[in-house]
Parts: sequence; C-alpha cells; structure tokens
Amino acid sequence: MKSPSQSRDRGIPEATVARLPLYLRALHGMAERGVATVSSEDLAVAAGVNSAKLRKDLSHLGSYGTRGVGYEVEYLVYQISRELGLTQDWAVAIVGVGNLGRALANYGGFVSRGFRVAALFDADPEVVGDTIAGLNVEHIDELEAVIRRRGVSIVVLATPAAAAQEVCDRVVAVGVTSILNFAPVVLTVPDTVDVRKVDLSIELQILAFHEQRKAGGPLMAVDGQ
Amino acid sequence: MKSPSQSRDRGIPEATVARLPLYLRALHGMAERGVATVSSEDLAVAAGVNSAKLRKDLSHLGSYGTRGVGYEVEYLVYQISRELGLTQDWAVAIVGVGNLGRALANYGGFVSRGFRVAALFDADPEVVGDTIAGLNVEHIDELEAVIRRRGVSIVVLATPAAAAQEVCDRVVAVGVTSILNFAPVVLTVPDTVDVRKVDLSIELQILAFHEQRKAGGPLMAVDGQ
DNA sequence: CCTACTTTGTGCATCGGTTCACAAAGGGAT
DNA sequence: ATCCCTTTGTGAACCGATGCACAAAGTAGG
Repeated sequence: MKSPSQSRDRGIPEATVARLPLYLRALHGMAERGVATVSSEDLAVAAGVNSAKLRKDLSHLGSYGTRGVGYEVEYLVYQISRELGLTQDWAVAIVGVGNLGRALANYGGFVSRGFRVAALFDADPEVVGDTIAGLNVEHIDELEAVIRRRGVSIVVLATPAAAAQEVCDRVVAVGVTSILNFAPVVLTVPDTVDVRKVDLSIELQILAFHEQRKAGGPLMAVDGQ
Repeated sequence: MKSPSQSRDRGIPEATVARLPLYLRALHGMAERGVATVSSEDLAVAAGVNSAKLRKDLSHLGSYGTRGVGYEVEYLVYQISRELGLTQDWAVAIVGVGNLGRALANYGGFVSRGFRVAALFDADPEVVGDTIAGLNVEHIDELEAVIRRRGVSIVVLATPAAAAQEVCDRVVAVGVTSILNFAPVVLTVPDTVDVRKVDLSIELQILAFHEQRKAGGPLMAVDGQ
C-alpha cells in the first residue's frame, strides 16, 4: 500500500520506463479508433507484452485503473505522457546531416511526441546552408551558440565515428545532459549525462547469431576449430 | 522445430550475445592500431563495460585467453565473428526506400560486417527503378521472387507503419526468419521467426524521462494534479 | 627448480525483473 | 443490499544477469 499523494515513487524501474513508450503508442492507436476503455489484457496484446507485466508497470505510476473495468484510454495516455515528460516541448538538435541525419530530421515519429527538431549542424561547407525538413543546416562552429539560444536539451549524434567524441564533449560543455548516439563509438561522458546508443549493425549481428543457430541447428555443432 | 531443452545446453545468454558485437568493434579498432594482445581490463574499458562481465561473457564461448597475458586480438576477433555467424555472407533486403531506407542502404556499418544489401524494394512507382547505393530499387511485387533468387535471409523493414505487417507476412511466407523492424508497430509472427525492433522515437522518450527528472527534481513535484 | 607477479575463469552472493496466482475492489443485476 | 462476474494491483516465488573476490594458471626472473 503506497501513498500516491506523496508525489510519485522516484524509482520507476528502468525496464518499465523502456516500455512506457510502447504502451503509449498502443494507446494512441486505440484513442484514434475511438476506444474509451481498455483492459490490461487487451492493451498488453496491442503492445506485445504479457498482461501481468503491463499491470505491474502501470502500478509504478499509480493506481489509474478501475477493477472490473480496465483503464480509461485518454486518462492513461495523459498519465504516461506526463510521466515520460512528453507534456512539455523538447528542443532537439541533430549533429551530422549525412544520410542518417537527414532521415532523422525528416522522421515523423519525433514531432508527433513532443519533440521538435530545433537545429541541424554539419561540418561540411557543402551542406551548410541547405534546407532539410524546413530547417537551415548550420555550421558546426555555431554549435554552442545555437544550442544555448534555442534551449536545446537533447542532442542526437549522427556524425562519423571519428567526430562523435569531440562533438559530445562540446555539447556536454554547454550543459546538454541527454544524448542519443548513432555513431559506433563508446562515448566518455560525466555520469550526470545520459547517453543512449543505437547501433544499427549491432541489431543485424544479433539477428545473424540467431539465424545461424536456426539454419545450422545440430549440424552446426561440428565446429570447424 | 527446435527443442528448447536441446538448444539450451549450447545456449549463450541473450545479454552476452547483445554485447559480443560491442567487443568485436573494440577489437577491430585495436587490430587496426596493431595491438597484438589485450587484457580483459583494457578491452572492457574500450567496450564500455565492466571487466568481470567481459570475462564471463567470453567464457561462454570457450577459454580463449591466456592467464597472466590476456587475449590475442586477432584470434578473439575470429572466435567472436564465428560465434556471431559473421564469417559467412548474409544477404539483406531492405523494404521501403524512404528517408530511412535510403540511409540504411548507404550505411557503411552493414557492409563491413559480412552483411550485403542484396535488394531494395518499394511500392511507389516513382522510386522503383532508381539506383540507390549502387542497387536498383525493385517493385514490391517482385518481393518473393527476388528474395528467393538472391538467397536473402534477413529483411529490414523501413516501410510506413501501415504496410509493415503485410510485408512481414509475405517475407515470412517465403521463409525469411530474421526481421529487423523500423516501423512503429508490433509485428505478429510465428515464433520460429526472430524480430528485432528499433524505434527511434522510443529512445528519445526514454531520454526525455530522465531529462525531466534531472531538470525538475523536487521542483517538478508541483504538478497540475 | 622456486618465488613473485599478472590475469584469466568462475563460484557465489546479490539484484533487478518477470511471472504466477489470488485477494481486493469495482460494476451490474436482481 | 446481496450475489456474481470481471479485472486490477500486488505478494511472493522464480529466473537470469551482475559483480565481487579468489583460486588456478600462466609468465618472468633468479
């Protein structure tokens, strides 16, 4: 028995946080289809998880369901959004407008969730000045000034591996504490800074591992030394 | 198909599998710099993990280190590559050549790890026939035929959300059992099929959650109720 | 050989997360 | 109000992953 009045529990498990966006996406879909309430079972199926897990996850935010009925979709959307901090507007900067940076700048999924791409940077004079997704690409020299001026709080690194650490150091120096890193390097940051990394080739390698097992099966057991 | 008890004896923990590509990347960097042997401590630092964890991970593959010395870089690269199935060549198809698909097709990280982009598909007649990253974009109607003909075993989905499940069903029907999904939907597949998903906006939402906590702290407790 | 030193590989305690299973809580009908 | 049905919220068992700490195994030098 906890007291929800005394603010929320400061310790939401990391695994739960990682699933909240999933629930949110499923709930948005339901809201659009006019669903008013949903049971943990149905929501769990829509989000691709187990219903007990979903209930435990939601219980960390508070007691927002009604026993015998389920959860009110709109209300739950609001609660999860608030918990994730999506009720406020986040200014995001993307550094590096190569293929990936360009794709990210145009990615609709950001805008629809309270994220606003506020700046694009590149070191290549060739692309500086271009307009991508309605935004002017600025020179990397302007990094600090623009980040400060536009209140950027989250930076996406889509630079070549060699440049990532330097850019990282610079944005950390201006006070950015949240970084999404697409460059295939391990970034060194003060532990006040959060770094999440996405490495596309790692995902493929994990798939290859399992694929190999499936294909090889018992046959593969004869390893070639 | 496969008995769970049987595949378990040779089973490498999932968490370990997810880190092997990380070690591999660090080792490649060292090999390039001419490092011949490396201690678990140094490799752990380069990969951004704890050294005990690294040793335990490697111990799942076998006993490839020398006590008092460390690991031979080249040899370890080979062993990890073999375990991950990277000593063979994987034909990958990318479905959907919007911004993201294009970026993926051009992504160097794939090629450098035994992955070969063997086909690109799209439904839009406007882009079918274009050449991207040296490859002809084929019409989605050719999906089954081309996958069979070129021996594609891994499919990357970069389609709009609405199209993902249908494409997924079709590639599964042709026998593909490994899918990397970028579309923001939960795919339904037979459990013989592996799906890994990457949702860029989910990563940002997780960052926003932590950022909010940092920024708000006690102040944020005054919420609208 | 023996001694000193380094680093691996692993047993074990621990921790966080998942799942089960059920009491508690609500709605609706009579 | 009372009974029945549904679904939440959670205690507790379970399971896998982490990290400590050290014995085992190797090198180097006398």
